Amino acid sequence: MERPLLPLGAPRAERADAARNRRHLLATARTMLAEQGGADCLTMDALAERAGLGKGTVFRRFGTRAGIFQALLDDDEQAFQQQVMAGPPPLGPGAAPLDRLIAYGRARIAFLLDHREMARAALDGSLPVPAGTETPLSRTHIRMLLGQLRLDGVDLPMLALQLTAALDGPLLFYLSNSDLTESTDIQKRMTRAWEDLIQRVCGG
Amino acid sequence: MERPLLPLGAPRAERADAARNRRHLLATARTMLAEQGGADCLTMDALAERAGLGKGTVFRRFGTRAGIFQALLDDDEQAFQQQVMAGPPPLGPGAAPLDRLIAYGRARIAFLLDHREMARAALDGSLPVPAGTETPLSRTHIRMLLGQLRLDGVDLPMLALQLTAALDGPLLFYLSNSDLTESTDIQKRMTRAWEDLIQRVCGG
DNA sequence: AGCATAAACGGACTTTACCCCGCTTAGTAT
DNA sequence: ATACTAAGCGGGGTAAAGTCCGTTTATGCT
Repeated sequence: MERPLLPLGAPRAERADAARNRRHLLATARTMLAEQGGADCLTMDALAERAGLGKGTVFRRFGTRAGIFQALLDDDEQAFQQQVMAGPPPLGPGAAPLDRLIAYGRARIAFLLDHREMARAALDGSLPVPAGTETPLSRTHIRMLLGQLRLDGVDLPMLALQLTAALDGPLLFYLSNSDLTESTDIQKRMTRAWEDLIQRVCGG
Repeated sequence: MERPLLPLGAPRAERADAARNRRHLLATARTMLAEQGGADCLTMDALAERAGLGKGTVFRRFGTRAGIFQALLDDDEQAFQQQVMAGPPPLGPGAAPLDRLIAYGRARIAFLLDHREMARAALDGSLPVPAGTETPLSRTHIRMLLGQLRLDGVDLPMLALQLTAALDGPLLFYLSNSDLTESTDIQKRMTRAWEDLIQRVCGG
């Protein structure tokens, strides 16, 4: 009469076949994205068929079309997170909070520009949150770094939210507006703007 | 052999019947929203039928479902814009740029919280831009005010974009996350956070 | 091994946004 | 007035997202 090993908080781990299917679906999705151009060629029906699974399964796994792209993005983001949490400074721990903030922005900008298409498709009108604001990792990390700066008289969670938005906003804008126009120096420009903003906000 | 009165830039004004239908559709949409609860009860078919028009007409007028909500929002925003451009200070012209910036944020937060449902429905995954970043008025106005502050060594358009995002981000977040949880003091909190941010960025 | 049960599966079904294209009509030039 | 034309109209048609529910299967317990 043991209690279940996963006490009560964790909603029970994913079943083995489910996990396998998830991986398989993600892999199939990647393949399809690589073959065909454009993220909107990836329909749920097509993905299901291509993967040799039922449509219901796809929806059970990812909930929504956008969910697939979020999953793909999360997947790619693992390495990035690793760098942030345990990599070398200034992105990883060890550098001054201010430097880490700046490094974080730079890295995130680069990452998202590399994944623009996925990022775009991971948005969704019907589903609650519009991207930038979502990304709990970004917000949490920024909040932590801000906390270390000991700015006084500040609403920390709110400032973190603002800065997260300020980081993603320009990205979303260029991601969806131009998509191809002058792409080279935009990254530099956004990075620089982020750096400036941080300096101003955190009293550089 | 006169040249057309609208030189070439303006793509020819809307035909009278078209304009009438647009107004009628918007009015009908408002009615339906008032009667039924929830924005997602408003389907294109239903709207067309209720208005006694063809479905094609609805799409011709607004392009997309989200387009309807954007139109509704724009419509309501007229009065707001009027206040910004010609109303009394500090929102309108006459006050110091810094005060106007703060007042603008306060007003926009209030406006969007009042129109949360529309704002939410005006988002759209397939359509390019995710809301906050869109709103060209906001960005333009903020850019103008920042310009008057003569901050030096700053990438003005980019800073305007960042601040626009920082203004809308928290809104979008609370709009879509809680939707109803503690609603009273959120407005105050966001307003205050905006004020703080502006002070920090613009060297208060 | 055998059993119980909660999770996963499949795929038909429903709903809805959005497209298409032949017909009608407002605006304009003669 | 008349004729011309571009814009607007209608509503059936399509495709894709998301739902439902009866069936199958992994997993933990005895």
